[in-house]
Amino acid sequence: MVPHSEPILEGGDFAASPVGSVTSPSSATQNGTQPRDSSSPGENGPLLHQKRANSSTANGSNGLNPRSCITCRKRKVKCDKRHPCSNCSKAAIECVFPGPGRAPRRSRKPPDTELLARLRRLEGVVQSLGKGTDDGEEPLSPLISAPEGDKLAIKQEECAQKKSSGMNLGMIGAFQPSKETKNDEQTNGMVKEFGRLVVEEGRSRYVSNKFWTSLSEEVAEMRDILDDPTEDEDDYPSPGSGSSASANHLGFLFSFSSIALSLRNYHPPVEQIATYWSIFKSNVDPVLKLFHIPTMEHTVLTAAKDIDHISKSMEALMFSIYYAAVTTLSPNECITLLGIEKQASLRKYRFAVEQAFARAGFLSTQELIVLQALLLFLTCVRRTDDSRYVWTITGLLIRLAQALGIHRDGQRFNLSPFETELRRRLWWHICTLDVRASEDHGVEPTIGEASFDTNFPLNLNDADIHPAMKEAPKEHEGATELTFDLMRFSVSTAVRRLSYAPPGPTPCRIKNASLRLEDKEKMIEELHQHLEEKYLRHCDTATVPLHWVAATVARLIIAKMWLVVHHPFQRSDAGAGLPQETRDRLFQTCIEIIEFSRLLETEKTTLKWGWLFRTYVQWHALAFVLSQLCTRTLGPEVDRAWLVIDGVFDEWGGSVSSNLRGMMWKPLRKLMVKARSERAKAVQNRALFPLDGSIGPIMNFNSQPGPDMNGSAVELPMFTNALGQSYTQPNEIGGIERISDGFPSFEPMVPNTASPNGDSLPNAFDSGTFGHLPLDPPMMLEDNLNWAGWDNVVKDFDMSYI
DNA sequence: CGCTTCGGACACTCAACGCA
DNA sequence: GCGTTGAGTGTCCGAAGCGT
Repeated sequence: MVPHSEPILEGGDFAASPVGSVTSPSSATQNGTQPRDSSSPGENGPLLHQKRANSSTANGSNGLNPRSCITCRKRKVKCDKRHPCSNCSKAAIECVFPGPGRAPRRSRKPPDTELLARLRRLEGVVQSLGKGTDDGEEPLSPLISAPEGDKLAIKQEECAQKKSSGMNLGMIGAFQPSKETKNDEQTNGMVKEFGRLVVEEGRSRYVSNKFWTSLSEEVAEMRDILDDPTEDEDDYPSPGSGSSASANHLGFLFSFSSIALSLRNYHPPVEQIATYWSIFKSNVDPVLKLFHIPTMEHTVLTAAKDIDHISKSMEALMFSIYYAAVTTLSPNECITLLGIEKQASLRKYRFAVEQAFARAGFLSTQELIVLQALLLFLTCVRRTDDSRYVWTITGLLIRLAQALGIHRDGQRFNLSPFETELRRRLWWHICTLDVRASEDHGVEPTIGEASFDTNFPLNLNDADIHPAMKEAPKEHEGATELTFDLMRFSVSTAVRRLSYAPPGPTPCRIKNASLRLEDKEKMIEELHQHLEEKYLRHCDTATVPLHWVAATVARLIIAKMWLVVHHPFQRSDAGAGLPQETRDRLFQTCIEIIEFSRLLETEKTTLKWGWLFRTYVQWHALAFVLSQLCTRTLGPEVDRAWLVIDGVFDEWGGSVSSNLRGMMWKPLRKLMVKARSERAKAVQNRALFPLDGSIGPIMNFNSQPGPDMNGSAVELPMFTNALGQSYTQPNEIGGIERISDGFPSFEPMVPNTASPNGDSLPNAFDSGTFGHLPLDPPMMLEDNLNWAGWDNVVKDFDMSYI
């Protein structure tokens, strides 16, 4: 008799071994382990092989699940199969069991037959093409128009002639793909290449290579001649139909394979779907304008009515929307609005959305909707997953987008204005995600400036466009629903240019050597002017929360870009030669960056969009402030710095885990310990030797000095920072003077103007301008005493992360 | 010392194949 | 149709690493 710790299983593939194969004691493993999941015949009796259908009831009569839960499976630990299982209970996480049945097997049959047949067919086409290439330059066939009523159309790019005839979409601003770039493209081959876009309802496929372009054309012609409808099927194998061999390989990307299983049980109750959608509209759409809400609303609500029969692509989109909605809510809101526990729901929907992508055949998808869903999912998952996951899958998303020709402007292919706009929105959100995800991992963005020509979306409201429109609408002058996104797109373009590093073994410290400091400063100034002129001067920051967010984000970004350009990490001397004045400015700018970053996350009226901003840890600013706090130990600016650092450090630190961001966090933690220790020493000294010359009281202090233990011996007037927190009056005890003409500063920083918890929004943008952005003073070599420890930080902090 | 991760051994399943 | 084979899939032991 085998010692038997396994529960008796009923049904399912692991329910019971065929009687003949019940493992005998002698078949125990070499290392003495027991055979697993083999039921004891003595206890099981004649439990025979049962079909999968029997196992569809997840629970057997003993209330146990036939399979291990997802968490145990992932952790490769024994699952007691109770609901919830002991491991999940102990970890206080939701216990989710996979659907019944095993994942479908991959075919053992080599897919040669189909491939060979296709090859043979194409060989004939190649031969016929060869006749036309004798002179080395095969003539390109004219635009192939689909016959009336034909669902398939092949659209050749409009030629350069049309492009140069003033057919500009009117949104070319300073941070659009520049004219210079476009000219380069015209001479470097983008226009010469004559890409071809094959479009069908909701699907598209892009071919740029001349050979394949011609080939697809020939094949299309042959199809017309042969009138062979089956060819359409070949071009568009039904996703998830199982006919495509690659579909069977998708499971490895997103967890284990459940491609063939239903995700029906993972949807929220049908009556709740409208609530999820309304949360999405309120919390996601304003800051991530990806969809055309009027049409998408109809699509989503229609799908909700018949959730059992939606397409696999739509399924992926629905789960992305659920996931996004839950991401934006606080744990309490999740319970009040949706009656669910946030973390558990995030895990559940993430599992479902990944499975849905696999089921939708996303690796070979030609549907825009799947890419939109993936973009939405990746943007939201950044909030909780800081591993390489987002960066890696973003690379995949870029490829998928290129395959659909999203990187080419729809107008060149005579797509409808509506479709063109949606494709532009998607592409620029992909670009932004690319920049963000790359920054997270200290690498250059994947998308190169010259690799696309998709224009910015027009500055419009959703109401201005509809699917049936024939003419492109006129862009608005003032703020629209797109304004916030357009600003982000401008910024991502600028960041891409700033972070461009020439290929080759260039040392990290001079990674941006291709651009001079003055060029970078000019670029930032141009961006600043562009944002101000084009968008911000139209914003009503006092009463429209989204406008306030836009203005605050703009200032934050400009300030951060200044910081990045001037950051000591960017200098070959690691900052040793920075003049004191520059350091002071940097210090102040950094504090304000952190303050406003925090404000964006916590301000009451804009809290619902905080999910987007919470993914942005201000590494540069934090590192610099902490390094400065190792040498600046007293004074009101130091108090102010500690106030904000104490506020964010644990929270930001808590959101990073042991992976990559965790690695970046390590040196910051070390720096924090050192800064605290220096601060404690200084406070102790001041307590012993106060400024009035008396012998001070021996103060008790803990090892974590902060604003509550500044040990000030002088009564100081209190000021309020951007977060509405109080700190002592600058200048009173030799603090740093406010720099009005220095780095971009958040004005006004005067007592009690900012009231983040009050009715009006904090006055982050009253001046309506970022102020004068001066060039850095000439660099001078100064004493580097203040930089004690900085070298260590530089060593600790992998330079590539900056 | 408890917890997590994960390589890898093992059990089980079933498509493919040979054979009668 | 049936038996055999071997590769795919699922489970989970136990070593190693990590944090407290």
